[in-house]
Amino acid sequence: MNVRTSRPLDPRQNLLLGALPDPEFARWHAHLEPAELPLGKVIYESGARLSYVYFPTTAIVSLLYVMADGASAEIAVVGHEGIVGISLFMGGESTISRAVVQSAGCGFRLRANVVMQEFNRGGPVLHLLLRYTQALITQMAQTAVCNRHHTLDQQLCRWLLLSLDRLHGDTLVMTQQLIANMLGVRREGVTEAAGSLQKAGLIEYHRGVITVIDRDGLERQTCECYRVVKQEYDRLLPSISET
Amino acid sequence: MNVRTSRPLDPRQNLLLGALPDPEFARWHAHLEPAELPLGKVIYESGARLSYVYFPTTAIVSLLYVMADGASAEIAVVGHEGIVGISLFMGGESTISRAVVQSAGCGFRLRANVVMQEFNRGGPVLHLLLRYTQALITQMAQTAVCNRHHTLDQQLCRWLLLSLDRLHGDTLVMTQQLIANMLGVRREGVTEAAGSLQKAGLIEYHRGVITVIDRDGLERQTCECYRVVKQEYDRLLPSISET
DNA sequence: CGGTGTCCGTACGGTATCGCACACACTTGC
DNA sequence: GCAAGTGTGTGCGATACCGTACGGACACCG
Repeated sequence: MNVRTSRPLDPRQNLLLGALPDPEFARWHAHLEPAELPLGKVIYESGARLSYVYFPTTAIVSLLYVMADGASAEIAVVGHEGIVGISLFMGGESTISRAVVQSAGCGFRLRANVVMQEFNRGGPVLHLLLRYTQALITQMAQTAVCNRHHTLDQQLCRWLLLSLDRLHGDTLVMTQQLIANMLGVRREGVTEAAGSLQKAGLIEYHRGVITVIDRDGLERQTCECYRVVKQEYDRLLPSISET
Repeated sequence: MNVRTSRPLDPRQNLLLGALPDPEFARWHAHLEPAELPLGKVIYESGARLSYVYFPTTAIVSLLYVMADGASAEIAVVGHEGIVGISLFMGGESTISRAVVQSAGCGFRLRANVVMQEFNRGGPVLHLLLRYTQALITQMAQTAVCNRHHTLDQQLCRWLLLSLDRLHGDTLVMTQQLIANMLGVRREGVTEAAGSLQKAGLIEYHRGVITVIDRDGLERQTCECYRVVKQEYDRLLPSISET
């Protein structure tokens, strides 16, 4: 049975929660509320004050900046390896970006005051969250670089791989229009790039369902950005890197 | 007399240091070492472990990502409002980016262990540094957006304004080649963009010296990215925003 | 005063992406 | 079985930027 369709009974499916020492996890356990995260749900809006942080387990969440004219660009992506709402403990309480569910699934949420209480103890939770934040910063920086220097084909590979790493299985439910919104490009551009990947035998897709056939091939095709980000996540958060 | 040529006698020219409460500043005061920051100096290399953090006073430092093929892109810029070396207290101890002096000047540095000792007290220093880090994150995110959606002319305006805010005065010593490296574009592209700004009477230009004539005009010409970043710095760090 | 190096301007073909338009295919619901 | 809606493929001119090449202006130095 596919993990993605199972109930999120275990908060420790989220690797950050899974990496917590037992005493810290025990203090949070009772406060963790399961949260359904359907496609397109806006977890927080640009500038909104946070009352919860979210720990995705089977969902993927995009941090998206939406411009005045409606155009958008993905800043970073968060899955079961992370937490949505870092601005809470960073002290700003809001961000300029919007958090949107990019792939439906589940997660857990935790009230802001519970998070802050633990964060302010200054123990392992603080250090884990800050290290995660640095990994997220790396992803953002690399997004900026990739936007500047790489072709759409390469960026699509990077995006597919980043998403894939945050899912279980090799299937993505995602229309080309949505991908275009994330990458900040035209839908037709995605059609073309995805077509060439399909022709190369790397992926298959059909009406909003993308199946990765040759993951190694994708990794060969992508730019260095993916590798850099992945290595940095593994380095900063060894406790959550998968075997 | 131009402030940029004066000696950095006062660490509190750096606005983060200036925003510290007196007791915290007093604990650091004896450890602050003046540092000369000549153009092009590499403050830290990609992946290098940090032994100092830097507080620029009159210098500007670029966080630059350099790709395998030598191409580069600026991730963010740090001046007298900030600190270079956030990865120290974020826990990673190194970043994928390189820190390079973009505009010569001075600053102060502080040994890593002194910083961490204060950071781990969990008081105002921790909160100030984390809020600054969130502001820096905003700048990175907006860089990604700007790289994706805006023209070179707009990006040059944004870049000039961000640099200007981090300097005293209205003159930048900076060749077009260097600007091109920062923006990750061709030198000729900068020539053209700068030429049109000059023709519009916004700046004047001569062999590596840029003088801003009409700052308001620049602000009108730039994309929303500059405003967003500036507002977020002001919001997150009201203690350092200038009158 | 002439040589040399740095910095800037211009020009030209090539290309990736855009903006727009439209046709087609599959799915869903009545 | 038909209509409506959604998702995908294709084509075409426009454009922003790239890669490359070259020439001119200025500054410094012997």
